[in-house]
Amino acid sequence: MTTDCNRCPLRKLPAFVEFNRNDLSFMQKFKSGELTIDPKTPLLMEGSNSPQLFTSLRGMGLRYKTLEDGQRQVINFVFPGDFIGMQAAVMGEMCHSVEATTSMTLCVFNRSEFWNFFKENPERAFDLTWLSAVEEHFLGEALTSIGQRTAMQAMSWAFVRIFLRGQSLGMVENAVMPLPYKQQDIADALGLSLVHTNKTLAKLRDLQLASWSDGVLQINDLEALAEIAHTSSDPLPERPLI
Amino acid sequence: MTTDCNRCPLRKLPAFVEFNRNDLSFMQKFKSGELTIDPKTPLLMEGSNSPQLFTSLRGMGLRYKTLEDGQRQVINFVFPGDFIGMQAAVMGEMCHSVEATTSMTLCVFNRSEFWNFFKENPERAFDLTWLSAVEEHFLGEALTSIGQRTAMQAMSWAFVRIFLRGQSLGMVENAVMPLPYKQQDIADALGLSLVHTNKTLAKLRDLQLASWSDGVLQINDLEALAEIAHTSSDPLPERPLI
DNA sequence: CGTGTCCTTGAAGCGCATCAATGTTGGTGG
DNA sequence: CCACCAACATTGATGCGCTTCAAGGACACG
Repeated sequence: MTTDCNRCPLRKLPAFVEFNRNDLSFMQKFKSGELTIDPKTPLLMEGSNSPQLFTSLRGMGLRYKTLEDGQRQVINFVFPGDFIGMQAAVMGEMCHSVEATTSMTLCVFNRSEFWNFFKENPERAFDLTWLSAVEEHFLGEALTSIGQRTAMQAMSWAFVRIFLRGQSLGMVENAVMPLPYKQQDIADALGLSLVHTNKTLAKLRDLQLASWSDGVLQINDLEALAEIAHTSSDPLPERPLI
Repeated sequence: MTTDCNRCPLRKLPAFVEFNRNDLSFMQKFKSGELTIDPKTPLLMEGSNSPQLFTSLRGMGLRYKTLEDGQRQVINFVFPGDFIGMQAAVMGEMCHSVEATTSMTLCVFNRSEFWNFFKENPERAFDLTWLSAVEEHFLGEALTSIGQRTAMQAMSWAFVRIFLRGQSLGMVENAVMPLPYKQQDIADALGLSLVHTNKTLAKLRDLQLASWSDGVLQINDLEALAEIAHTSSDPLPERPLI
């Protein structure tokens, strides 16, 4: 049996706006099942037109684009609570791929119901637009990071973002959170080579600012990292959960 | 007097999805006036919470973010038909600035009406989400460009994008279109230095692929540019006009 | 004419990519 | 139990693409 939205473990996290009773029943109706996938399983492919939408319930993944010459740009990391597949739902096809990094459990929605959000539930439709706008915001920041910041600054920025994300999801304990990616993933996210990524990580470790190994990220000085990156270390605002 | 939406010059362009009678009257009701601004006038500032939304009717502008150390990242170029200010409308504050490059005329909407899109006109609400998703798509591509492509590839990509945009807006004649920006603007968009931007432009000119000077862009070989950048040169899909 | 803005070009140096080799860990089969 | 292999992390050496610095040219404007 699938998880009842009533008991969804994500709902009580500080990251998300509270559900009311109406939202609950509406979402429950929308939900069509649950999916569990293994690490490295592709969930959506660039150019695909999947009939399904997902919300990540557990585990982590990657969004990325690949160029014809094999280069890969990681667009974002997928955390619990992320809504996946809106591009396909709106534009008819995905313009990036999504794959699992760890084992993941996903809430599955039927795309044919997507339109009902707009027709029957303007609040939820607004939430969708909100999510889209937040993602746009994030990508603007990422663009700024890659375009204008040095490797040190970019990595500091990335760690601050990731850590704040982790905090809002209750994944942080004693300034430590799980981050089960490979160095190549971060390298592809920041537009750096694997080697330089490794050396930059070593520098951050030497400076006692942050250390990341064995899939665990430890932040020793969030403020200092934020200052290096010229970014804010304020907690993230609550976001709607779809 | 302001332009009647009935006679809006943008409507008949191939870039946009056709309006029906309902849309027209709805939009006309939503419209609260027109604004004309001079070059270099800031329209929206990062962090601001403007009560107004805009659609660009004429002229060109820039979206950009600035870092505390003075670096600037150009997020996108503003062309006629672009909807401006959705982030503030949805999230409560802009996360990038917008300013005019040429003189611009803008259609002004009242933000307090924004919610009516969702409440009264689900089709238009969907269009808003569509626009947001397209912008997200674009930023993903831009990220890939800056992160993975060389200067030559990135600039080829940018010219292809800009040219296709110009074509859909009827700005291209004999493979030539107006592009009234400065080299510094493109440099900040692609994360390159002014000097290297200049040299890359010279190279594209020498190779007879594209030349851009005096605010005019001439594309000599669109296919070759697209190939260099590993990108598509297909015409853009129609988009909704808000 | 002087001044400001933008474009252009050469020279020098650095940040990062690339190449190459080695270390570490976990899994697999003999 | 050890030999072997694959995947990932680490580290040094070399070189290129880009940034930075610097100077001059072209043009518009008061």
